[in-house]
Amino acid sequence: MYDSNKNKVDIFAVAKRANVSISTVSRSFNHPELVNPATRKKIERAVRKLGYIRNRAAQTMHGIRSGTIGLVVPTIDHAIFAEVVQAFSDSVDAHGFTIMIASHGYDLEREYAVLRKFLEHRVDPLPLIGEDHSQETYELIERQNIPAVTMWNYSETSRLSCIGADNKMAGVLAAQHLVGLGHRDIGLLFPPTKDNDRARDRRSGVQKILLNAGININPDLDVESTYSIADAKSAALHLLRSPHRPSGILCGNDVLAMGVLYAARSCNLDIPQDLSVVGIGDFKGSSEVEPGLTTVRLPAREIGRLAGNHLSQSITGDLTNEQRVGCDIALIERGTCKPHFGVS
Amino acid sequence: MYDSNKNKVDIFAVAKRANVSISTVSRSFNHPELVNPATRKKIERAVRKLGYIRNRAAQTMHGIRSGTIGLVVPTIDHAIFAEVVQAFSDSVDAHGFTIMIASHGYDLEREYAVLRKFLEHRVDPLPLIGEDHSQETYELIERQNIPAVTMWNYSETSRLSCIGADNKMAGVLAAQHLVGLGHRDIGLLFPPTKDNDRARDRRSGVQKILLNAGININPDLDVESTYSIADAKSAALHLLRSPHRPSGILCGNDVLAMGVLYAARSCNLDIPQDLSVVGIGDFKGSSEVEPGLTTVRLPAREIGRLAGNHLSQSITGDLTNEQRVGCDIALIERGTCKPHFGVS
DNA sequence: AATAGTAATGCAAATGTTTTCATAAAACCT
DNA sequence: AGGTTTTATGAAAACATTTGCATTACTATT
Repeated sequence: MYDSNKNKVDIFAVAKRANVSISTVSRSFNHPELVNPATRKKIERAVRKLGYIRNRAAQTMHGIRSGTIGLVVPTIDHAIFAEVVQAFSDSVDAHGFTIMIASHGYDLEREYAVLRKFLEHRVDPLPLIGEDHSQETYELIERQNIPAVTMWNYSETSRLSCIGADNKMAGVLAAQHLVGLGHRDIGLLFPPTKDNDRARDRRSGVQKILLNAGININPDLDVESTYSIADAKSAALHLLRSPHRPSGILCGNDVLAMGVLYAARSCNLDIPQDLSVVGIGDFKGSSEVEPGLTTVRLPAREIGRLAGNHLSQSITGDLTNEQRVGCDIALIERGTCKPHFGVS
Repeated sequence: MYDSNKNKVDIFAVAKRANVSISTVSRSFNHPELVNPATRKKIERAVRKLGYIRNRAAQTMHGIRSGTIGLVVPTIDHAIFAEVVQAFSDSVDAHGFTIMIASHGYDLEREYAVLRKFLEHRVDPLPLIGEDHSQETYELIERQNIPAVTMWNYSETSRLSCIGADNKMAGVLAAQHLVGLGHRDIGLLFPPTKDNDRARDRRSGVQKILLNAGININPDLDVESTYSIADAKSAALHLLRSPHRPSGILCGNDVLAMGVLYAARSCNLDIPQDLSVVGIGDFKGSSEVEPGLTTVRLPAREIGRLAGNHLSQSITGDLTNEQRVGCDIALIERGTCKPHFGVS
């Protein structure tokens, strides 16, 4: 309507309408303090009238930050990463960044492909989930020399900066709790640990504790499930119908624990009377379910927020070298566990 | 390492190494059929050696598609949109697009701001959630003449293309079910309907049915809750402790229904014996919870997939005009409702 | 053998910005 | 009033590509 003739609304159109040069228009966007307030007003008016929108692509070409962040997560499909992603997003939004997101479905080849795609778009930093990445991925990141953080995991020897929790310790805490309550017939419900260091670490934590306590894991009571409530429920059903039903179940995360809760309910088993359950994660809903899920709290929102800040700063240059932040974790006792004094 | 001297790996570096002109390099990326296979090999090799990564920003500047899609959702934080987003993402990934995502927390002003940011990045299309958007937002989209779809809602009179379900009908189905079972003391648990046409439409659907059935809603039994399990649970608790406890509760969506289930459990009310509950959405987990949630199924994955395909095609030009797709919905009877023959 | 057509490539202009440098005008200081 | 600094602006180069046009070298066709 307004831009009737040649509806190409670029910086030239604005300059023309405001009777200034394009340099001035550009400056009025990027260094407003350098341009006369009156001129700025004129430009502002022209921008409004024409509906001009800056072209970040053209900016990016100058080696200027693209203002985008390439976030790659295993999945967006459920609770697990929802909170971190939301917190991360809020945190970087506040700094004016735009998030590109993609999921790889726990396939590290796809992760690499996604990363390349992101790099074509010249994302400023690259946040990842966890420590398990292909060799190619690590090399790509190092070669491009692009700021990267891994979220969700913490390790002193990580190859990249990391902000997260010690997953092995999470496993330890969960197992200690159950063992401390006297349970010895313990079932394990974990996700596949391939390409998933978080799950692997947690598992190794619980194994350590069980070993120390002289409890060995009955292979029949050691089952695997993907991160889906449906899957977890049917895997749990298998556990609960085992001839030697465990008195307690340790779950790789809260989604799986939820599956156990539902499975128990459908078998008319009372929790915690007939079965104790502990999860890891403390997702949304874990405290509301009845009885409230006893779990190890991983501070998802905090991790997301910290990672967001860290990256924003490492881009704007206030921060440069790598960094490892370990967030506190703790066992939250709610209603799914009770002491066990069975024969054994 | 490889690019030792002037570590600026651009198209020139590749051209030099492969002993061809930059035009040829560019062509070999974008129109491979125009370049001699042998040359292509040489270029390919140079690219590998140098670790060259194309710069999409430079491409975008030519008015070529940016290859990005700006997805703006109310929230990424829970189940509600997780499935649509994942399905949408998978669908457009397959076409080589990259998703930019942002959430606005049900604030239409923020939505507008996010949209502008996306447009600065020259996103190709703009998928939104629902029909409620500010006037400014609609004008921006129309003026920029950018393909947009709204997901999750369906209406014959929508201003933009839409792919989704008829939310009013969803409300109707939910209410009809409960009324059909003989319930007359019905509680309502809905989210705030401001800036949320989905919720508003559903509500209007149930109101219509209740009105038809001569049931009027006791204001005490008409409560509001944000989309959070915690909130929903405490709101539901309020309902269940009301002096005139309803025999059935209609929920604006499954997250809220979940809250009701948990609340009932914590009050030692049996579902469906003491209370019937129906949700809307059929999210992940709704079928696994015990008893399984009776709800109106909205095909989230299908909506996401269709919207993704629609946009991918409208970008690549195979498809141009707007379009309205209504997805089938249906009441799924599971275990949270039972007939009611109370005095009334 | 001459001509037309095609395949493969290079040159240079174009894309929409930012920024360095230069210049002009205004303000400040004796 | 003359010189100096400051403020405001513009011209043009730079950014990393794509692409239209021109050129060259082949391959068919008569």
